[in-house]
Amino acid sequence: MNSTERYNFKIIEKKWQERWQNLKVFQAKVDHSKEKFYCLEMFPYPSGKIHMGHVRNYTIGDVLSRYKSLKGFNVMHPMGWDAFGMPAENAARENNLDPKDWTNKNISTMKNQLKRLGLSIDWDREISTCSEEYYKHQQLFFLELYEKGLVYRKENYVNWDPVDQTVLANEQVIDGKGWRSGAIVERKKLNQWFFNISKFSQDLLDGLDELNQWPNKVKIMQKNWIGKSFGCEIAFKTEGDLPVNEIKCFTTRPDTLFGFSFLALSVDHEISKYFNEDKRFQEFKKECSKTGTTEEAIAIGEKIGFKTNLMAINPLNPNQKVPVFFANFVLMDYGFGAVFGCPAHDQRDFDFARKYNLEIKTVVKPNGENDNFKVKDEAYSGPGELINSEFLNNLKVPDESIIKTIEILEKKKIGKKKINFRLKDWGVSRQRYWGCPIPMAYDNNGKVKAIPKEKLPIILPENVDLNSKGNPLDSKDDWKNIIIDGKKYVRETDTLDTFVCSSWYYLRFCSPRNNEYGYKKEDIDYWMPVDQYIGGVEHAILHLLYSRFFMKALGYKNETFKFNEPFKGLFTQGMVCHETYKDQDNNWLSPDEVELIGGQYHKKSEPNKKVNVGPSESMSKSKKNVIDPENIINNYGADAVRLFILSDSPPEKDVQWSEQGMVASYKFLQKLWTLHNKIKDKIKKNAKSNNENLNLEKFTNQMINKITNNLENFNYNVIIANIYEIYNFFNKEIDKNLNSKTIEENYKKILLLFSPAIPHFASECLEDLGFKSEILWPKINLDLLKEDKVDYIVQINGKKRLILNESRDINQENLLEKIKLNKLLDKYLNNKSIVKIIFVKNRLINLLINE
RNA sequence: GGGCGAGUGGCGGAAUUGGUAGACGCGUUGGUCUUAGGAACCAAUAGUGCAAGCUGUGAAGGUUCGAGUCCUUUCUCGCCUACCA
Repeated sequence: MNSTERYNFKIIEKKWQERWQNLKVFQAKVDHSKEKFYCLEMFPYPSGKIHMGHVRNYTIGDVLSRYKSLKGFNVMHPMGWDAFGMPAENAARENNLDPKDWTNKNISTMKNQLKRLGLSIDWDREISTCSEEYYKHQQLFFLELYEKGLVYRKENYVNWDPVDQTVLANEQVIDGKGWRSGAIVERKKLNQWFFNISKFSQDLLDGLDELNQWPNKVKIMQKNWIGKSFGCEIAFKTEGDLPVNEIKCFTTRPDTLFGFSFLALSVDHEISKYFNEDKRFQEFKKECSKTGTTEEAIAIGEKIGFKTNLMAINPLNPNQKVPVFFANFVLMDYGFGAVFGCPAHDQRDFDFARKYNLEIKTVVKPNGENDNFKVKDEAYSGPGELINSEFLNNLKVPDESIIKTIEILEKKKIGKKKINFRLKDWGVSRQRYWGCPIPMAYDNNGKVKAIPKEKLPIILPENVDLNSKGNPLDSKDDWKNIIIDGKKYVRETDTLDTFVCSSWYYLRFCSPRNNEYGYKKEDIDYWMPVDQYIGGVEHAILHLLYSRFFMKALGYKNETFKFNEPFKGLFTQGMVCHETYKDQDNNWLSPDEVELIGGQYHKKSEPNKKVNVGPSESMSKSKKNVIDPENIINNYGADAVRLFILSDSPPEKDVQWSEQGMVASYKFLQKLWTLHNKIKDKIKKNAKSNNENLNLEKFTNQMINKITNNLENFNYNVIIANIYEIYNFFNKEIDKNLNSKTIEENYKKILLLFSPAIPHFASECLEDLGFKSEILWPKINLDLLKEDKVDYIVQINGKKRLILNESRDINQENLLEKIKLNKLLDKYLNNKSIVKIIFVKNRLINLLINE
């Protein structure tokens, strides 16, 4: 390219993208002579076009992959498609298309868009979860887990839309109504398939400790989700008009048993069956399901109860009998669906007791209170000592009191020590068409039959009627009815939750074309685990926990599978945000519909109409505050977009999209190109000079050090600042009388430092200077890193008064001599005595003097 | 209610983990060049003061020769979570 021309990203980016593709530069192969690095970003859902979130996610991963390659690692950086899911079904229904066609079209569009970002992806490993080549292995995994006893079927409540005849996910229920039909959602019991993830609760919890390259935040979220609690199960004897003589409860506070004043049951507790005919109870139950839909209602939710005629007996004090209620705040799926109420030391129980005038007996006093302490306006759940508890009195709350009480209960055979987990089994059945078919069938008695492995894959039928009520597979009789070994069966028509697909895709990338099985042992033994996984924090719990479960499930009863955790390192990037705009009629406006005139936004189409600017929020179609990456790439090029998306904020935090910032990045590349040509001319001159070269070498070396450190620590925004610093320095320094050879050597290193962030630009410059192969990350010269002169901060009584540039490693005495020679300090030091000197080598000296 | 995190110029953000606060960019101001510029280049830019200086990292204390960084209290904001017994 002619050096007077502007930097033409259109030509140059295309050229390099084609070259990378043709030479298969990013193709990953098992090579035991090299250390591997598996870099993975969360694969996208093919929704139509890529968005800025993708741009950010994949740019971050690409910077890392390219850096690791230059560092000499054997990098695998694959990409695929999380291609099953409801949007395809909905879009297909609306546009009268086939979900498969819709999905594949989107994949092809998005793949081209990703390629235009210049990502270093091994496209030969591309996978799509909706292809039979992928999901057939998933069906086999399902059968394997079934054989291992990790899959089972049970009845479970679901959100049922009576109009659409379909099951709704929680987020599809809005104010108790179906998002599409608007019908009031019912709770319905359905038979569904479950993965026994709770079997691994303790393992999943323990595994978190090993994950020292995961954000703490995510580990805490998972820990809370798994929700281990230590306590005791107690069987309460009951008396009353029902054929019930015992109710089990789980409690973490058995020590407060003497404060017992009621027993509360979930409305779904098995005892509720005795109230099926009781109208008042049925009404109460309805009332309970009304509250508790919205989050706020739960937060301030009133406690309501339904009193039974049962009385529960305090096992430590058989004379005490308390009423048994059904209560809206008791959850059926935690513990036993029953709690013992101790109002004095639990706020919920306190509220409930107040409402129903139940006894509030204080059994814990805070430290420093006397035995007459009484709980008044709120429950006391802090530490202290037991009181009013007979033989438990004076035990220290919480540790001693809980352990001792459990011992006593166990001795009396009233209770048992118990560890309880909040984590529930994973319901994987979805009454949907566009998903992986579950390889199960039922005979005409409804008995389960696993499809024989040799009959796999079960291919999702095409040409289904998506407008039928309920699951379209249900009405596909020719697919549904099958014969195995001469016997008639009906297929399972539910499909798998799409989270199943994404729970093992990282394994598939290791052996994407292996036909026999989901992975090949040699491949995963080399590539796994994923060294760096990058994606949004919104998957902190479900996707990441399910993936971790999958590894444990595959390794269960399988000694050849040696992995415990899928992702060694995790990085969660922030979102891309943009200001929001609304017109006077409160309609959202997109950024292209508005323009800024004299500090005020106006509507482009109607310039006399003012626009209200809202806060910057995560880009979303509904608020119209989206910027289409494709337009941006067309206008400014991939490198400029990469530069901008990395520059403005640390990658783990949200970033504000800014048109000005984007333009600045574009202009910067133009300036950098001008500088490149200037440098190239200087190199060509072949000048020999020994005068001022050292500065350049030192600076380059410092930058290698800085950028390397910043790359290692994900400080990608600082790397961009470093690139600007390099520009500023070289742009000045290049005018000096420098040796051409020195310029060439150092500039080459600089270009390598540029290449993870702006690969097309750096490649072009390197080639322009005739550098071809041997591209490896530049080494740091530690000797050059040491300056022979150092700025010493001179403090008087802790205040900075002077900076002295003196030789490195100078000792305290010599530095003090120099200080005394400096007239600027006379006014501080004359006629004063130095009481103490703090000397930090090569940093500072602090003189403490008498004032 | 519980958990986690963050508060630094007009803005986004740096600060080798206790040692020159404000790197780098945006914006702003002034200048150069140009028919013109919303282009390019140069310079300035925390506040205050003519200046030496003084004051400054949400607020108040503390530890230290020295604190944006550590400790205590407190305020504000963001995110996650939700009646988990």
